Amino acid sequence: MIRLYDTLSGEIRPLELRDPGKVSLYACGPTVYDHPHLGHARQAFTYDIVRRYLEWSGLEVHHVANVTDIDDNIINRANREGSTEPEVAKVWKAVYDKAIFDDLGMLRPHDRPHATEYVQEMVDFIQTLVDNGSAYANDSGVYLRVHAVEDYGGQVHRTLDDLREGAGARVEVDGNKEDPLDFALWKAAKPGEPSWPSPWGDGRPGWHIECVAMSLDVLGDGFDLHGGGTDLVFPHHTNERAEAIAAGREFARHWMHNAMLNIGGEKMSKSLGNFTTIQALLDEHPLNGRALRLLLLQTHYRKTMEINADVMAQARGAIERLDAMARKADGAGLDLADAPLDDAAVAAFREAMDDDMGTPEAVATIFETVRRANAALDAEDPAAPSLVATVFDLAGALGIAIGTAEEADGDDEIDGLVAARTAAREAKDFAEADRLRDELMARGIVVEDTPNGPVWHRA
RNA sequence: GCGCCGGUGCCCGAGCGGCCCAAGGGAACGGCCUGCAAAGCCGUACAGUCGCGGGUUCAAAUCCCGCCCGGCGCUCCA
Repeated sequence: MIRLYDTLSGEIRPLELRDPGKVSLYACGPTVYDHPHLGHARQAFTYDIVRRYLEWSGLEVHHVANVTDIDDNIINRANREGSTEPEVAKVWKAVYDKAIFDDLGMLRPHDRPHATEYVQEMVDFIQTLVDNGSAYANDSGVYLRVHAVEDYGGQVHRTLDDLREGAGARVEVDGNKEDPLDFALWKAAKPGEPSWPSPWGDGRPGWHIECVAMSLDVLGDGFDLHGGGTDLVFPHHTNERAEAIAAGREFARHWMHNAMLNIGGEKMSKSLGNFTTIQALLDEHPLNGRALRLLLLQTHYRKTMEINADVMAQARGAIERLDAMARKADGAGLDLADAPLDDAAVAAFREAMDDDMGTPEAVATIFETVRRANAALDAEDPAAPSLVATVFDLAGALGIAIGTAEEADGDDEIDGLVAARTAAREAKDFAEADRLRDELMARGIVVEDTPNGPVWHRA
């Protein structure tokens, strides 16, 4: 049974599905107006792992992630560049997609609704709220009456009064609102901004209504799981939930939130300007994409973590250990196709993952299996194929590719040098053998001798 | 200020009442293997005050109280 920490109830509880065997997952997607950074990667990655594990467990997952293609940041960028909002969104969505899906290997969500394609549904939703008295319109827009929503601050464990105190202290109270906590469902058009028609005048949708309209439309009422970064708990998710409740709709059954990424002890964010883009990390080292995934897996998703050059190097070392096992297994010519998985390792892996996505322990299980596999390989133990196959299967369940950093086959020149070295060694001409090894090393090639002959790979 | 979450070895990081003299990864050291290496395996040293101080319990890294330090949220944010 899979158990997950639920932000609303504040406890780890079983993932109870609306439809047995099927999981409906909505993970907040990006606002596309700039380079995605490592924080975005952690967010996308968290739900990529959730999906992969649920699927590995035999469940059918419907994964939805929105694309916010209209908001203040996009408008600002379009104005600054003399471009248009659709153009800005298109360009940066492509950059996001390449980094997240192509380079980092995340699975593409099954549906990716765009905000601008859902304006009519949002208007309809707001109409429902206005009709039932949950919302009110004025010159600046349409607002939700927050005080009417039961347990409004449930996700942040605050009462309305607590929240009002914070709101009054930190931000200017908008005189158009009945209550400082009320928030915009619809923003009246300002000159020069894109707008859509509505019963309350031209304007554009507020931030939260987008996710409510799209998640309920694509996944239906009472969908299973809604996720995002912890910084979205308030106000974004709190307000999404308030809108759904006010409309009398059944919303997400389970809420999960991944922790932030720190850099130099502070949250990595656009506003602080202390972010590393995914592209910059990838450019730094060919192993960094896979190393980032492993590093993220080695820390629990609900724990704030630090990313720096030092921990990236450590993660690369771990990836190399995985690849080395794959080379050794490849050199031994094992037949993995029919090898049964190792029951003990699979059970330990499943137990760790079932308990609120315990990826650090799941990874520990994989590495223990790597050690057992290496030992079996060295001893030519018949259990070797099973252990190696288990490593590949479990790593694959978490999206960790092994031994795919480069294609070692098909380079005749390198193969020739390696063969020459082997001949020299057989002739006991070790000076020549070492010279050839140094020459290969200078080309970035590392040769490893195994009982089954040499194998080589790029450093 | 209010709310939430953390502080575990040289580094990263699990564990959250007994299986812990504390997983896994990285780095280090010794042995085996190797012509020598690399990779691998075996072993060792690192945590003996698991931020600090009290308490509960037969039993606490794990629960409770207080304190110190750090992070996040309090309507831009993944």
